[in-house]
Amino acid sequence: MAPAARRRITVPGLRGSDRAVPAATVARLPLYLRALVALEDGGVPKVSSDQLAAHAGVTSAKLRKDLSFLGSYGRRGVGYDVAGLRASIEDEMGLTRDLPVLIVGVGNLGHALANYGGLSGRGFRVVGLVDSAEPLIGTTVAGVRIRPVTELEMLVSQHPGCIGVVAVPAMAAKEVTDRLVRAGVRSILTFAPVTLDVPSGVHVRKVDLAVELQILAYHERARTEAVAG
Amino acid sequence: MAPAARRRITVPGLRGSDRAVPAATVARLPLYLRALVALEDGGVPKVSSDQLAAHAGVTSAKLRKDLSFLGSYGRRGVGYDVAGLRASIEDEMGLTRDLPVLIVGVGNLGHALANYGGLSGRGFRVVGLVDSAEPLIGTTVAGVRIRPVTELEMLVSQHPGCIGVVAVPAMAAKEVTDRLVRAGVRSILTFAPVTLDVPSGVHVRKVDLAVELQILAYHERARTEAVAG
DNA sequence: TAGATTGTTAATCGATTAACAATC
DNA sequence: TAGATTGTTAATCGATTAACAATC
Repeated sequence: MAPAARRRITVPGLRGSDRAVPAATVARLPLYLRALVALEDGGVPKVSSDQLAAHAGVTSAKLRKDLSFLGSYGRRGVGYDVAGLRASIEDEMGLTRDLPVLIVGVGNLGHALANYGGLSGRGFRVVGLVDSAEPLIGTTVAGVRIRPVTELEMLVSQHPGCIGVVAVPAMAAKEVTDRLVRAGVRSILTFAPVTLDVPSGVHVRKVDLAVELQILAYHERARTEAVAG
Repeated sequence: MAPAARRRITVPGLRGSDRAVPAATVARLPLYLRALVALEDGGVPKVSSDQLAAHAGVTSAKLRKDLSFLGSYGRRGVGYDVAGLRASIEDEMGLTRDLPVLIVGVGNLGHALANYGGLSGRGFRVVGLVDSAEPLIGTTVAGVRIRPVTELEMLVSQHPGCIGVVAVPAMAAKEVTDRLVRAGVRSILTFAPVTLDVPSGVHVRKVDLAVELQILAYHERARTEAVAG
């Protein structure tokens, strides 16, 4: 009988899905990536888990556990190769080629995002800005011309796999989200303080400034009452 | 004459500290609060955990567990009193009187926050805007005059217990944070993509737009590769 | 009472942490 | 070899979920 041909334990063609990276780890990989980029820019070739963890603001045990999900990229007794680990994380995160980003709503927030230096050059490219306000149409922000919302669907089809950013007032957020989803967008970042219902398979991340402040308020209250107690 | 409307079942003088509310619950209370405000504005007097959970985008089991940490504010077979539960959460979160907010850095992001309607009227009041750019000094945003950064310490001392918002470029974030902490601020919201070291007892919440996009990129990559397989 | 819904329990799941054998 | 540091294990901790007795 034939010897078992070298069998991978993983399902062919499903690379990545075999060793599911925990959500908490995925959320920290960008922090490590940023620290690594800074070290590389500073000409540092090697780094230990202790050093890298300090840069990223986590414990070294957590860092090593996180990196272990990507594979073994360190050398015992030595540490990690800065450039190599950086490339590994970029690869794992899907940042090897620029990801198109479409920003809906060019108020102060949309403006801030379009101008954010941390986007271009870090794996993202703003490919579209749309707004519903007449006076804005045709003007440019960060080198990109603002288009009417009616062109949203066209822009999405021109940039398959793009990330949609919802930076419109709360009132308009549901409709914009529905349109993005219908047009084929499956990754959405929203700043609107409303609950968005999307089909399963669509990823939504929500950044809510009021919520962040309210969480801080909770701790501030706890402190004040402890003193007044 | 006012009858004692509210009784406390908790240990006197230890209110709050005896039943530590889990961090995950604290982060969700603002979502419930927002849903309750919307219901109240709509004239809805009662709500079940199923309904409220749907509004907030969580499961009803999770909602009931979360609320159980605040005490028993529902009635079996009936549901929750919308106004009453709203007041309880606001009380628990420390939103009964306006919390002063000091925004450092009035670029697009600081601008967006200062103009954000969800702040005033929801427990917060922007009491100061500071920036280092000469041309901005003296101009007003959302009715607040922009002051030079040199007045940061004075503003903090005028508003004890205020929340500091760091909306300056990454380069300046560390120094601004140190100054806020030295001046006595113990709650900080930062948008700068850098690791901030603060003394224990100081709460920092970090909102990082690039990190959010990178997390979405990870899922987008996973999908693309599954298809390309 | 009969139906509805909470508050709580117990099981499960996922994340963190400390420690150390493996190994450079 | 001796010292350093990773990768992994096992224990702990915290969060989620399902189910249902309590009770309105």
